[in-house]
Amino acid sequence: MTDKKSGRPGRPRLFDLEKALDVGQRLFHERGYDGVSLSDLTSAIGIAAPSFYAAFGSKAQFFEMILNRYSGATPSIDSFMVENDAVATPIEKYLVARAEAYSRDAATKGCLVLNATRNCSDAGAAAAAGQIAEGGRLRVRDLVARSRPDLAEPVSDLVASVMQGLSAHARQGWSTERLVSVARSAALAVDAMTQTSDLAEV
Amino acid sequence: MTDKKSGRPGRPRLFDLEKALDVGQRLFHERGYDGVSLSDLTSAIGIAAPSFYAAFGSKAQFFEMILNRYSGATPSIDSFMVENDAVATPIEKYLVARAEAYSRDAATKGCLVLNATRNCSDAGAAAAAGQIAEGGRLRVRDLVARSRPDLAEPVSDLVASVMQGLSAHARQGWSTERLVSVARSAALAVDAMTQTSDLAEV
DNA sequence: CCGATTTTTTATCGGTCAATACAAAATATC
DNA sequence: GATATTTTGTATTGACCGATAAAAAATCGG
Repeated sequence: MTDKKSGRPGRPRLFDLEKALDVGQRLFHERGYDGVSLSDLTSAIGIAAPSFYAAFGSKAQFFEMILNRYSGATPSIDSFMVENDAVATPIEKYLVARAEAYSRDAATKGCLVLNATRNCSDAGAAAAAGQIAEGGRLRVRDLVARSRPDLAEPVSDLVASVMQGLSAHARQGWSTERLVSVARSAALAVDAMTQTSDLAEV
Repeated sequence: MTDKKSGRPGRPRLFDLEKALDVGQRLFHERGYDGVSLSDLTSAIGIAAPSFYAAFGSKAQFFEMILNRYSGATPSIDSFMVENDAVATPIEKYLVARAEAYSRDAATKGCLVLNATRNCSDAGAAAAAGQIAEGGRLRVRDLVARSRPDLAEPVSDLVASVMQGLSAHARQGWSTERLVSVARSAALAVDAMTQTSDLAEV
């Protein structure tokens, strides 16, 4: 019937792995890790539990795959950096872009990864989310370090903190305009920080 | 045996309501609403389930009592306001105080209320936490409105967002120094915002 | 003492959770 | 066609969840 010419023996899979991940991502983004049960997943994907476990191992592993997919599809701060721009410029663009993304779709509010850092009962998956979030912060830190190494840590810590606030309040239903305003205000702080002189510079 | 001279008929309660709330608050702050089961609560308090339900109604009601206790014991921004201070001054004091409180005890990291806004599977309790958090924001908003009504909303939104970040990262184990640094950076943003002129002022 | 009232103790309740046992079905290679 | 391999469908599994039924125990006002 289904001739996928997989080359492997055995009964062929009747469902699409990527579509299953899409469905799962939407559900998890909407309701969080613990808000989605296995029967929610299997019925939304249109498969039975054993098919799910054969394909993905466990609910937590499935979620981690989705976290990685999501973070891979999310632009890092580097994509907002233009040569010779002041530090605050790419940061403002980055934060504004996140604010817009977090509130674009009412069904998927906030950041899947940042939500998972506060939401997820599975210790392994929560740790994975934390690692991904920390990776994002490190990119901000390294970008800032290029021009102002003295500000790398404090600026990236502020940016990471504001992003948690954006994600939290996106979930509370704040409008894009409100979130963007917060993003721009935070960029003002970065700008003010860069007004201070780097004593190690001279 | 136990002569509490309550004046009421019936067998007297063998446990202390306030101590039970203290125990529950500690557990909930440590592990979150869903991380604490009823058997966790009853065994920690030292009572059986029916005694718990007779005294508190339900797990969610018990949690809401604790949320109200916690928020009642938390100083609002008004307690940091000194006559004729610039807007950014009480905000910086407030944020720094929160940063310190969130990281003071390793067993109770972050803000119980803000954590609950992102953590709590019970819709009613989560809504209560959201209301309390919004109440805190409104106090910031009203304080700012006294001198700069044009900045009341954007500043209070920024403060609320940074507090979510402080609470989130306190739970991630960030040091007091790091959190205080974020608090001070955010205050820089407020200071920068007040540098802009209020067009309605003149 | 008597009943009325309240809390205690013990033993569960039905529901939901993530995960699995088992055998039938569908493909590959030989 | 025979055998090996993989996925499928059906039916559960044991653990844990929040909440409760029922009766004994402890206090009250009379």
